[in-house]
Amino acid sequence: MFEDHQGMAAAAAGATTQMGFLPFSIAATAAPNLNFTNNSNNSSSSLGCHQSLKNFSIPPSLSSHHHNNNNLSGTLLSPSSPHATDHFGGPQLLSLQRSSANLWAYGDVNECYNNKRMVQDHHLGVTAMKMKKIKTRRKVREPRFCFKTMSEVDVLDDGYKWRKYGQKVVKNTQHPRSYYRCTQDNCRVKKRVERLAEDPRMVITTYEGRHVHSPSHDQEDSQSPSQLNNFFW
DNA sequence: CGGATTTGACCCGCGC
DNA sequence: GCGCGGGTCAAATCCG
Repeated sequence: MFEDHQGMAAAAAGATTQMGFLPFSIAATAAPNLNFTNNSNNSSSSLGCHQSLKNFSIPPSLSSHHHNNNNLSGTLLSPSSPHATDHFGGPQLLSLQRSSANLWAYGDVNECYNNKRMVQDHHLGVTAMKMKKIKTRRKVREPRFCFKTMSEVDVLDDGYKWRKYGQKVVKNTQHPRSYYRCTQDNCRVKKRVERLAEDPRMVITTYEGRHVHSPSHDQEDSQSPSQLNNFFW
């Protein structure tokens, strides 16, 4: 199902294999009456899909009993430079292109993780340290996708189940940033949620990674495929 | 009681 | 090399 979304998004955008993806179910992510508009003159560098993205609506599909539906609006931001949104020089329109900035030359994530754990388990023992040095660390940062919404609640219901694993006060901001991880086994998708310093009504949500499962709809089982299709312009 | 959240400590990349 | 700051861990705590 999710792979279909990627394919549909790719098709809609006319993108190439360099294409990024939407790391969550669009239908499950959209809030009712949530309109994404391009309020930036920023000439994001990538695909010809921008025209399509400039002004679209997302079908009613989220359970959003928390939300003030009338006040929901959002802007898609660049997945490759979420920090551009952090500092608010003007949000970038969503780019579906996987940026080179998303690739870290440090090796496999699992290797890094295992090495780290090994080091800790051995109390920085010699073996672990050696292994850490020996292995070429190539880490690939998962593609990111972030967007801004006006919402009273920090965590938008996107159809997936998340567990909070950290919170951090980011420098020069008065609102803490929260870190969430998908609760599904073997799914390493993460998201960060923070409020805009300049406008606390706005929530910046950054997704990182790719779900390996479908959303767990507790209340939205009645979602129809037609709603899905509506999203893709 | 088990799962979720909180929060201080720790890790690590990056800039100087 | 060092310090800063973002990201993560994990023990403690909360809560249903």
